[in-house]
Amino acid sequence: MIDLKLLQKDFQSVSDKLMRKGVSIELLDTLKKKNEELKSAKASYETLQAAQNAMSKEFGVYKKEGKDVSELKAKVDANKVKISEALEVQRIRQEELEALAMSIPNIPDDDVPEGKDDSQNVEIKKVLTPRTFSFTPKEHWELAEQNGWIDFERGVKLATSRFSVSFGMGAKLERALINFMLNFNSKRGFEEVSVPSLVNRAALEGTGQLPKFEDDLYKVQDQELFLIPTAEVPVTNLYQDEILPSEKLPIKMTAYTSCFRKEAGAAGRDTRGMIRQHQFHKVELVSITKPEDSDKVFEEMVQTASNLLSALELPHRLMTLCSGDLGFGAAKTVDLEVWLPGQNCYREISSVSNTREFQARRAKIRFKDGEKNSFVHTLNGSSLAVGRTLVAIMENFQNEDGSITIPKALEPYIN
RNA sequence: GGAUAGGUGGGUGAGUGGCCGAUACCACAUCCCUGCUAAGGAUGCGUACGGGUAACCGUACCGAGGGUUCAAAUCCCUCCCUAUCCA
Repeated sequence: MIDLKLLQKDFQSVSDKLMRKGVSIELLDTLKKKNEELKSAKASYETLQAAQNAMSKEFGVYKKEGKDVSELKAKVDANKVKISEALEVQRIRQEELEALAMSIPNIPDDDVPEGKDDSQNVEIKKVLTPRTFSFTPKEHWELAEQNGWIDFERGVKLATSRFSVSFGMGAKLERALINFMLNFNSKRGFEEVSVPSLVNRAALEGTGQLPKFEDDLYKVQDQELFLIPTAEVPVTNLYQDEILPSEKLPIKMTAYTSCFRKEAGAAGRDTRGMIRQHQFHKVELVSITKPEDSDKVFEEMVQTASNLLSALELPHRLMTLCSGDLGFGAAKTVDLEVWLPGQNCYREISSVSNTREFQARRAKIRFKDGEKNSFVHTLNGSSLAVGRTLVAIMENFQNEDGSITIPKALEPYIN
């Protein structure tokens, strides 16, 4: 959530920064005006209410002393009418302001490169060199079918398109990857947590998926509950509405969950294979830090995800997202893209974001900052998307006959 | 699904209409006394927003939302959650 005080105080610089993310200055101007209107509406309501409270107190005294209250009552009644009018004005303004403020994305960091879309993301570095093949590498769906690892048709039979079923070594590898990743992360100080896959509206508002992106979420029928699109939602919201002791920070967590996305608007993209599924496994990293530590922890998280790929011998590159490609809640994002020889390109496998105060403000996650309470910084990143890791293993470790070598790091997890 | 009891500040837990943003205890912080495998005392200690250089003042919050009333933690309604019992 945008810091309205900051907007009020520093309109020029806030609007300059948000324009980089495609937010119009008119919208911000409206927001500023509405905020001012709400403030004055609140002030007039509170003045009336203060008078009311004072008169009520007097009323009690009158009664005790047996005085006549009819004159006072008339005054109080008249004031009451004004109060209810003032309250109504305030309520409407509050609602309008909130709806608007909740739809404004996070302010990008100053060092986020300028750009319109993913074509303008900036490469930080490449890690590991892709191997050279003496044959034409196949794409993963071909390998998956040939080895009997993944059955796309039976996934459709059970649910609908963009669902799949893993069999045998495919299923085993998925499980091995999840365990490997969780162990890898917890050795690096991320505490393992296991969380619900269904969450309520407040949680999704806290991390920024709602109210703007309801179309991409699966909602259950009879209850206000949604399937999580990422573990970021339940894990970050663990501390929703809490004031954390500062010595508890940073909190670093890792969680495995299934993730569910409608992929509205992705029609026709990645229709083959398991790059873009409605349900997929993911191991996530979430950190809650003091503001001054978030850059350091961010680097740690990027490094952890990168090291994980290296441990699996998967060539990849690190990309800083440009302003136009940055997600709604992120101030800064580094994507990790893994090399897919079958597709002959790098594909996203992890995305690490620092949301700074954005989610903390929405989810009301604070810490004792000396005497004051301040908002924490929240960060999240995948380490890694399990399905895509499996895809990368298939394509990078394939042999000419279509068989697949198991990466050494996973061997202890297979048997 | 039904019945009953509950949901109060970091924790335990008082509080059935005004003097209650809330007794007490614990925890915590500072100080005093004492002196060492201790104990005792004093003071302070919720959150958000607004106003003020500040001391401080105002408003709101006792699970959530409505209602009654001049006045609600307290009465009424709806919902959510927890515990126990029953199906």
